[in-house]
Amino acid sequence: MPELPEVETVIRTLEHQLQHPTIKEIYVNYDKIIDMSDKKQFMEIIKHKTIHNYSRLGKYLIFDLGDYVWITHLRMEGKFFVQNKDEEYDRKHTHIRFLLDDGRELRYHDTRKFGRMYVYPKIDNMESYPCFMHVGLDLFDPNLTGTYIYQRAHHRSITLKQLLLDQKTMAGIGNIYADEICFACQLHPETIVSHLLKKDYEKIVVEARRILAGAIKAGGTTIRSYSSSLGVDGRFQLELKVHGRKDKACFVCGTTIQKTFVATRGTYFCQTCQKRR
DNA sequence: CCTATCACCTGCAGGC
DNA sequence: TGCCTGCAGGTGATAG
Repeated sequence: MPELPEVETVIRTLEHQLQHPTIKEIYVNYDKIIDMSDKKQFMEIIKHKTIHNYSRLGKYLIFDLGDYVWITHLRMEGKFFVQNKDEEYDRKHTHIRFLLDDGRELRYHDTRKFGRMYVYPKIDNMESYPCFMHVGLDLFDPNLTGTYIYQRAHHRSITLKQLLLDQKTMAGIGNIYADEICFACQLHPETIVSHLLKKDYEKIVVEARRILAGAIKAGGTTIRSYSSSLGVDGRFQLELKVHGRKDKACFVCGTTIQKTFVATRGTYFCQTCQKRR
């Protein structure tokens, strides 16, 4: 599912639905999701903890457990469901369940099993958690500016699309929004970033924030008909300008939208509106 | 240091 | 219908 807007929607929805439950028990059916050498330790630490606060960094969900933090990345298809503990569920794809003190369960569902969870003793500077080793500033972090990205990127020999997907440069953008950002900036996704000007970088930040903020407002993007998780079906797919529109007419100029692969990722663009630098 | 490629998993759509 | 291939909103490890 998730890029930044979907993760933001999930964390807000979970906070609204769960508030501040205490986890009474944890049931693990597939333990590779727990990305730690000692899975038992993860379970022991989580048990009896209360979720005090909900937040996010890039595409990571962060649950504040007081003296510990529990971090989850949904990767491609991870979903959380909140259901009464007696309610039936998909046993084939539900890998971890958290029994709560209010009689409900928080259930982690993940068809492809790519998602990952971590738990760490809480520290002040979040960026020091091992799972954030390759994660930089969140797209909405005020310290992230055009100048900041320019300094980090202008000497590199990668394409714009690759830069947008690089979580160490800007955390939160994924394949769908990367295409939308390139379109909004009127830049070809294969533009080499060293050819971009400082003002291009400024525009990239502005457009990226504008598009992702709009997507958050719409509750995220839901494409491909996966079963929806509670409250997590968005409406932003109605506003996508290029992604998924192969062979359709560009909304701006009518040119047929092209699909190619950039660094193995399906990439959509308008060859008329989007120019290489 | 850098970039490219593979590996991790499963389900589904499309072609034959 | 059944089989095979390619593709999917991600990222870490490894190879060059």
